[in-house]
Amino acid sequence: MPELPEVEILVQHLQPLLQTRTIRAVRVHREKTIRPDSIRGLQSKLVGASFQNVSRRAKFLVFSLASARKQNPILLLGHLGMTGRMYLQSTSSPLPKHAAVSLDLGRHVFVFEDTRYFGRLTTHLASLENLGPEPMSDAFTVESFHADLRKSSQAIKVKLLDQKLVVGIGNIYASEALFRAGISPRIMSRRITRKQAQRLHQTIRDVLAEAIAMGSTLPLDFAGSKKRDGLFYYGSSASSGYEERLSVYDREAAPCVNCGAAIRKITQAARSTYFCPDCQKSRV
DNA sequence: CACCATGTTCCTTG
DNA sequence: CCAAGGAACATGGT
Repeated sequence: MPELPEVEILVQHLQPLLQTRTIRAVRVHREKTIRPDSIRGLQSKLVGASFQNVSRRAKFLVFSLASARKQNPILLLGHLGMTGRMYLQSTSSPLPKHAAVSLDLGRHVFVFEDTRYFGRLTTHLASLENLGPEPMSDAFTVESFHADLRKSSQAIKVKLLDQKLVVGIGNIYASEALFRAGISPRIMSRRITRKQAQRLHQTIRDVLAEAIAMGSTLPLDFAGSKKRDGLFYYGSSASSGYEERLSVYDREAAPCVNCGAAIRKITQAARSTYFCPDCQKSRV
């Protein structure tokens, strides 16, 4: 369920649930998930430690824990990969089929479930190095954004997925931000004009902020075994209201919400891109 | 059976 | 050292 908005919502939900809770036992069901930590190494660090804070950096969850024996807080890094979910459930409930790691908190168990096992939960923090600015931060300026875009020969859609440029954008919101900015996903990054950079800078922020705002209103059930948590941009059928939030992603051949033209789907860097051929011609 | 899927990391090439 | 492209990772849905 990743991309910045989903991770942000998850962090906001987990923070009050985990704060002050003490880890009684660590169960690693899939060793790859904690790499390069070892099972015993992770257990020795976490057992007896208490959650102090949950925050987010890019698409990573950052858990800060206090240990009885250690002075400095322990940092635990989580990433959902493509299919990761994190939630609390009753200790008496059976773990899901693809539970990767579970933390015994007493009455509840913190579960990291991950069908495809692309996610991570580790004390190894190297992944936080070399990340670009947070999109909502002051460090993400139009000037630096434009300057970085001018250094690249990649298509702008592909470049937006580069977490060194700016963090948090994934395959869905890359298409959405470009659509709102009226920029063709195929334009070479270095040919983005100052005006386009300014517009794209704004639509990136808008698209992400709106998704967070909408996710905050959803009745997510992280304590239960719902299917409804997580992917709030994939509205299947039931609770309407958020299917329409996406303008182009996964809407191939559907009419453009602006002009009615058929939305097109193309492949860039082996990933799908959706855009309106009429609204995103990319002249200034 | 074939192809597709919200992401990152590793390897190769230039 | 860096930029860019592609494969790998692993499972399930259509």
